[in-house]
This record gives sequence, structure tokens and C-alpha cells, in this order.
Amino acid sequence: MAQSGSEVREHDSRPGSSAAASGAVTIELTAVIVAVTADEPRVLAIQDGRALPSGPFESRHRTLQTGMRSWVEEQTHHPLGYVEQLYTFADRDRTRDGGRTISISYLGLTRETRAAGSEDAGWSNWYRYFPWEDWRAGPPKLVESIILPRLLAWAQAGDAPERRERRERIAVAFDAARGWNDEFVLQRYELLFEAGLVPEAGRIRPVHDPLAAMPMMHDHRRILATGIARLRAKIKYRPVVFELMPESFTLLRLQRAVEALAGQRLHKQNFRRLIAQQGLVEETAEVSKEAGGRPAKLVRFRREVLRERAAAAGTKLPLVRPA
Amino acid sequence: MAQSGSEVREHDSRPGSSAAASGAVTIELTAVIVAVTADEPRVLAIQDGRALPSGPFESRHRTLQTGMRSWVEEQTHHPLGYVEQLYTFADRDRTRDGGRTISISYLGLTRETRAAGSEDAGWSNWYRYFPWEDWRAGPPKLVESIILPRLLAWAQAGDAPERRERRERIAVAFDAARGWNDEFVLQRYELLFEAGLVPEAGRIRPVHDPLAAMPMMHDHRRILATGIARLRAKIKYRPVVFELMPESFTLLRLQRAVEALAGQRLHKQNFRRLIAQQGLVEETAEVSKEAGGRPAKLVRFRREVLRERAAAAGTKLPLVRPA
DNA sequence: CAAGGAATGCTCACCTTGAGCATAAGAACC
DNA sequence: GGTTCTTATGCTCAAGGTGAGCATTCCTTG
Repeated sequence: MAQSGSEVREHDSRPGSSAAASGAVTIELTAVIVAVTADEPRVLAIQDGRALPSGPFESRHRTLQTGMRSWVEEQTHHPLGYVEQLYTFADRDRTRDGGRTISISYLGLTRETRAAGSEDAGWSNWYRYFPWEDWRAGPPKLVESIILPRLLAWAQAGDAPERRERRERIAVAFDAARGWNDEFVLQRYELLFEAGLVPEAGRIRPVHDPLAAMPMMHDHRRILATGIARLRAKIKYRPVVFELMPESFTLLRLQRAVEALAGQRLHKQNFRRLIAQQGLVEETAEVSKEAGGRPAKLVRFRREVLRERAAAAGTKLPLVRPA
Repeated sequence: MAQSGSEVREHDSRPGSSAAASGAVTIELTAVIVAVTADEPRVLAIQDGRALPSGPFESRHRTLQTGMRSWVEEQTHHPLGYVEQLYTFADRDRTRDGGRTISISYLGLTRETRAAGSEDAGWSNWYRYFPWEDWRAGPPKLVESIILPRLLAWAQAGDAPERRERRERIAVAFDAARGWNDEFVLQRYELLFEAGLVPEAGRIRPVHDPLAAMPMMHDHRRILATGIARLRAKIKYRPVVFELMPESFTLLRLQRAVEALAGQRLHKQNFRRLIAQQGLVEETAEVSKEAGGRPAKLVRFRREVLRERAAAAGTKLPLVRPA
């Protein structure tokens, strides 16, 4: 049957949801807007952090992307830069006027500005929503002490083959012994959802959330998980972090930004070597002395690489050379 | 402004299209179904190859994916296996009942069966639609003799900065000297579209197509290009080719299948080494003698790798080891 | 039996990566 | 003014991965 790679489970099949009503379809545009501030990954949210900026796709919108941009700017007064489409899904839990809602989600990268955020729009650390995703200070105790026991208990229910399958999924997603894969954000959230460990699943009340994580309305936390996963994958092969950095910065700041997104610590010297050999940055004349210690050179992103590397890109396939 | 990475240009902004009417939105599900037969990449199409299987998302469909599956099976009588979502876009050229059409596209991988294709459904070599994408027998003459001259002529129009930008895009997409990137399928098609070199752009009639390539209805060729690009990218880091192979096969068949998709020749010994060291296949007891020459061992895909490699995956980031 | 057409084995140079050791340069502390 | 702390930077080295070929082995066909 449906196997969506090992990447993304079918987004619109959810256990325990009511049958969809027939009727018109509403298109909803939802945005995951990311910034990195003070070495922390931040996401733009509204309603006290309980929802992502979103709104219906309307006839006044020229394109999907402009529609999404206009909603974000309307709701948060924050300008956007880099944007890419994330995923589209039908949420069976959400119906509107007797019809269905289809969500088209976008990922946007920007820099946090203090300016004019409307009253209920604000930035929050994305690890508030996904505390188990932050491994920068080592394995979160949460995983070992709460998540794994609860998930394994959940896996017990059901018949033998189902148990085996659940245990396998749990191990892949959460077992540190098998290696933590920073990109499996969505799979982890889905497991917790299926196991009823997040309030969104409707089986526990927010105040009793055993994970002490912040939930979101509708399926917004799932969308956010998708965005984080995409971004974590992308920083590995595209120079997108720079969209999140100020004009000039030190290599340590850059490293901290990547670490914030990846949720993992990086090897300093090797990180620098990587940046250097790819020619991603160039020095400015200045140095930074904000942190105690030897002053660091301030560098800036070499925008030319966007062109240079356009064609390059590693192939991974053993091609034959034209000679 | 909008920079969708260097990956995908904003799909729904097209020059020369009429303003969208206001009204209801129609959701269209479109499928790019791929198989490899006789070492050629094939795509499932209807209407004599002029359209991809597609149909509206209706209330009877439980999910987007099941809706897409049901349309494909209805229109082609072909069962599907692996499926993943491709991209969603609003085609401003297509309006319906005064409303707008949003296309949600899917990529599916399967094996070609002779069985019960309905009359107008059939498989065709995807290089009929994109002859310039097949570099297996070396650089297609088409590129050097027709595409580049025409594109460069098109680039001449416009002011200096625009000319520079167009030339840059042309070089990245088509200039063999800068290295052919097999994944830029969409960028190449978009360039040809913007330059008015494909019938879909509405500036030439199919019979005068200078590229002698087969066009498709609506924006289906664009969707197909997106699918090819995605698949070419994916075979490099996920064992998805096996979805296209029969139960058992020889390593050469496997290589030919990858070559068919990538549109490039591979180095035989190194390809085998790659497959071997990743433990992707296991031997069967039999050998194949179809081709003259030393009989090749028949191998089969080791499904276990889907689990084993789930967590693995190269990181690309210089992590620090937990020690 | 010779020639042709794969299938396989193996080599080798070069690059990339993972892990550290060693220094250099300021700031803060005494 | 020296000592200690904190970063920033340079460099090394081993292990593993990649690009290109050369050399053999096996069957089929003429």
C-alpha cells in the first residue's frame, strides 16, 4: 500500500477523526517563519504561540505564495525573505462550513526584527514545542525518562505484528543507541500523536501533558515539525543558514546558528574547515569582541556562491567522465 | 523578494496569463506515474500521451492520496505502489467555472504491466517530452544546435541586467561546459517556456515546435518535469529504484534503470561497488543468460535495508561524537 | 577453436572526514 | 605585570570513500 518513502507518513490519514463532510473546499495557507536569535531557533506564531500565521487563499491573491506572504504580513507585520513550499495536506479534523480544509504550508527564513509585531504575534523558541528535539546539551532527559517508557507501553497494545512494527518505529525515531537522526522530527511527533501523548491527539488535556511541551491549534504543530525537518535537511546541502544571519557575523555565531537548527553540537574546527573550503564566506575588515576571548574576525556571506554552486552540487552517482 | 532557493521557481507566476477570476476553488489531483521498461524511463499518460492522469479531489475521497490513487486506477487501470507528494501550485491559466484550479501533484513508482490499460491510457518514454534531458549517448545535438542559439537570442531582448541574468540562467541550466546537472529538469523547462520555445507557452504551434518534443495539456509537462527532477534527486540518497525493478534482476539491469532515470551513463565497476558496500542486494541462486556474455547473477533487493538505513543516513554536518 | 560480450576482481592516487593537539590573542583577575 | 580564562585559528593524521582503469573469467556464437 502507501509507503511514502521513510520520509513522510501520509499526512491526511489520522486515526480517530470524524468522517469528512461533503461540500466546498477551503484552501488554507500556513507559514512556518523561522529566525535565529541569541543562538536559539525561533518561530513566528500568533495567539500567544498557539497558532502559526495562516489564512484562506482568496481571489485577491495573485499566487499561492503572495497569498501566504500577505497573511503573514497582515498578522505579524513582519517582512519575509526566502520562502519555499513545504507540504500540502487535508486535515480531516478540520471542516469549515461543512466543507473540507486543505492546508498548503510554506517555510520562510528571515531575521527577527523587534519592529511592529502586532499584539498577539511573537517569536518563540521552537524547542518549546519540541523539547525532545534539542540535543545540544546532550540527550534530553525527557526522552529516556518519559517518552520511551510511555511509547513502549503504548506499543504493547495490539497484536504481535503491530507491536513489532511500533517498537521498530520507536527505536528508529527515539532510540539514541541507534543514532539520533535530527531530521526525523515529523516521525517523532507522529509517534507521540498516535500514542496519544500530545494534547492535539485529543486524549489528554494540555495541563496534563506529560511532555510539558507547548501544543498548537489544529495541526499546526505537525506543520511546524515538517518545517523543522525540512530546514534541518536543507542546511546540510544548501547555504540557507545565511538567510538567518545578520550582514556580518563571526564563525562561531554561524556555528551556533546551525547548531540551534540542527539541535546538535558541531565540531568547531571541522565546521570551520567546511565553511572555508566551500568558500562560503569572506572576511570583512572588522573583528568582534563581544565575547571574552580572542577577538573573532567578522565575515560575511559570499552571495556569489549561490551562482557558482548552482551547477556544481555533489552527484553521489558514479558517473563516467566524458574524457 | 521571493527566492525559492535555486530549486524551484515560483510555480504559479507565469508571464502572459490572464487575471484569475474570483469564485470557488477546484482541487485537482495529478499523478506522475513512473516505470522503467527495457531500460527506458516511462510515464503513464492518457489522451494519447497528452495529459497526465488527473481528476478533482472529491468528497468521496478519504484523503488526498487515496483520491489521487482512485483517479489513476479509474483512468488507467494500473495499480500503484510507492507514492509521494510532489508539489502544489495554482495555475493561473486554468480556471474552471469562473474559479481557480489548484493542482496537487504526486509522484508514483511502479512496474509496467501489460494488463488492462484502458483504451487511451498508455506508457510513453519520458524523453519524448524532454529529448534534451537524455545524455546517455552523450550531449544531445539538440542542445548545441537549437536550444542554446534560440535561448541566447531570447536573452538578447530586454535591458542589460535582464540580459545578464538570462544568460546566467541559461549557462547554469544548459551549458555543458559548466557541467550538466541532471536535476535541473524544471529550470530547463521553465527557461524554454519563458523563451516561448514550447507550445504550452502559447507562442508557437505544436507543429512548429523547434524542439520536436511532445507537449502536454495545461501545465502537465511542468508537473512531469518536477517529477523527473525529484526522482533524479531521490535515487541518489534513497533506494527507490528498486520500486521500479522486478523481483530479481541483474546488476546491469539495475544500472541501466538508474541510467535511464538519471539520463547519464554510470561507471560500471564503481556502480557495483556502491551497491555492494551499501548491502542493497543479495544474491539469488539463479543466473541470467539473456544477454550474450558471461551470465550474470540474479540478485534481489534486500528489503531490510529500508529499516537498517532508516536512522543511518549521512550527516554532512561535522558533529561532535558523544564519546 | 577464436572472437565477442558481459561479469567480476583488484589497484591506486586523491579527496574528504573525524578527532585532536598546539598556538595565538585579548579580557578579567590578583 | 603575570596568571588564568576564553575564544580563535593552524595543522596533523589515520581511516574511509571516490574516480579511473587494468586484468581475468565465463558463456554464447560463428
